[in-house]
Amino acid sequence: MKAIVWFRRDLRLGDNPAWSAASREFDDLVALFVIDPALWDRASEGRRRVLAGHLQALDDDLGQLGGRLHVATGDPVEVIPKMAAVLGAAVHWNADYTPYSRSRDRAIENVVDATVHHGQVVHPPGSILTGTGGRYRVFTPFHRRWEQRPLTPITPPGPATVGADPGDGVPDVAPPPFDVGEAAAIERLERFDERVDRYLDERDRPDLDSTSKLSIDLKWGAIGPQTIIERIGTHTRGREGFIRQLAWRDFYADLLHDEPESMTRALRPEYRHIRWEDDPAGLDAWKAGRTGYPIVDAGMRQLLAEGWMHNRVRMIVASFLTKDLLIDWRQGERHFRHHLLDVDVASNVGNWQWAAGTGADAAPYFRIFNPISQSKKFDPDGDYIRRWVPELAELSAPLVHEPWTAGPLELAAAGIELGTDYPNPIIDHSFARERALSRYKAGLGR
DNA sequence: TGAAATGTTGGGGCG
DNA sequence: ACGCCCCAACATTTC
Repeated sequence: MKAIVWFRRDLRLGDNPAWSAASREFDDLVALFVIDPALWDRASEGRRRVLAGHLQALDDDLGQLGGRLHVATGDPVEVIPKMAAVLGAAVHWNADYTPYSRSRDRAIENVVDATVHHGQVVHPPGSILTGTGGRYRVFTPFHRRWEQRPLTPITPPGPATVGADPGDGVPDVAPPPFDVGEAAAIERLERFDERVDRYLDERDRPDLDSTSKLSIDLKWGAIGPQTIIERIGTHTRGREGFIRQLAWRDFYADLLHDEPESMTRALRPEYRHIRWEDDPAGLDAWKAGRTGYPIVDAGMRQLLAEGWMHNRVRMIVASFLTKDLLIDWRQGERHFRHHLLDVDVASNVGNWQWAAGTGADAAPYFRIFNPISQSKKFDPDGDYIRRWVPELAELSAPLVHEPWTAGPLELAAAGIELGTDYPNPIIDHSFARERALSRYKAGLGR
């Protein structure tokens, strides 16, 4: 008996429910990945490199079993049923929870012998319910229930043989600038395990190397969240705090699963009438890292350069876009979705709605970050700013957080001419704050 | 997983 | 010695 294991965002062989189940139940497997041109053609260069790197690593791992990763190109809705019919094979995969994936998968489920597993989250959407069977809309009670629910034991794979036809093969693009694949992800986890007890104290510091950097591995499923829990544990506060972040990931997957419309509109109806600014110049300045607020610009430049941004800085730039510039959160969500190599659509949408105050358990609309005090608090020496905004490198803290307050002598000594070498702030924060408060209040009243 | 405005308290300078 | 004011420090309220 034959089965296709359709890999999507679960590019690993360990802690992979679909792979484990199929390899135990069937003798012959085809390990399949489908490159959907609708996604691939729109992907950034960086994302293609990361994906191809993960596919290559998976292909190598399958080689250890005497097989290959079969790469097909086309619309999965056509490719999967066709292959299943030709091979006479059942199909196993791990569920994805975005609206796009779900409608695609539904179309396929109807025409093949499909078995759907859950390998992307710790507890699948719909499994964490309130006492009365409802959905949590506040994170803390969700988390309480989430950590009480027992983990599903990880089942090891069985002895099936794996097909050796590579199909179209892994796309031939340049390798990513960091190690990818399951073994690299496990190694990253091991290294983080040595630092995790500093996590709670240092996780908000973008100038330190204090986070796990596992987000890209998680995005592609080179590692499963349950493996992370089993390795890190919750026996110290730092470990518990880190694992709590995985619960946020589940929270947002659950939320998007339950409210697919929240992809494109405010989850909370009373926030659907905010009048956003039509400000293409402001949006461009934000995207390019030329707002004149160093911490914002540092983050936005890191995003373009690395396809990654420190989480605290994500919150700061999101608050700046939605509150200071009053630009629709969907503009920011789209920009992040395109450039973040670790983008998890549910978390991205959920966190943008959180920042804009429109989402579940969101920051109240009047919680407006002051980009200067955030900068001083979380990048105290300005090292993060200096790394990403090199034109300010000669400016010492605290001036590096607010160069417009530097005197002419200090600017000259640092070799900076404001407005030429580095922009003046494109908006005054205290003005912007008042504007946001009144605009949100007006929108809520409608 | 804020920040600013406003209120309160208490120490110290000073007439 | 005393009252008054200033203001830093902290607490509370408001957005």
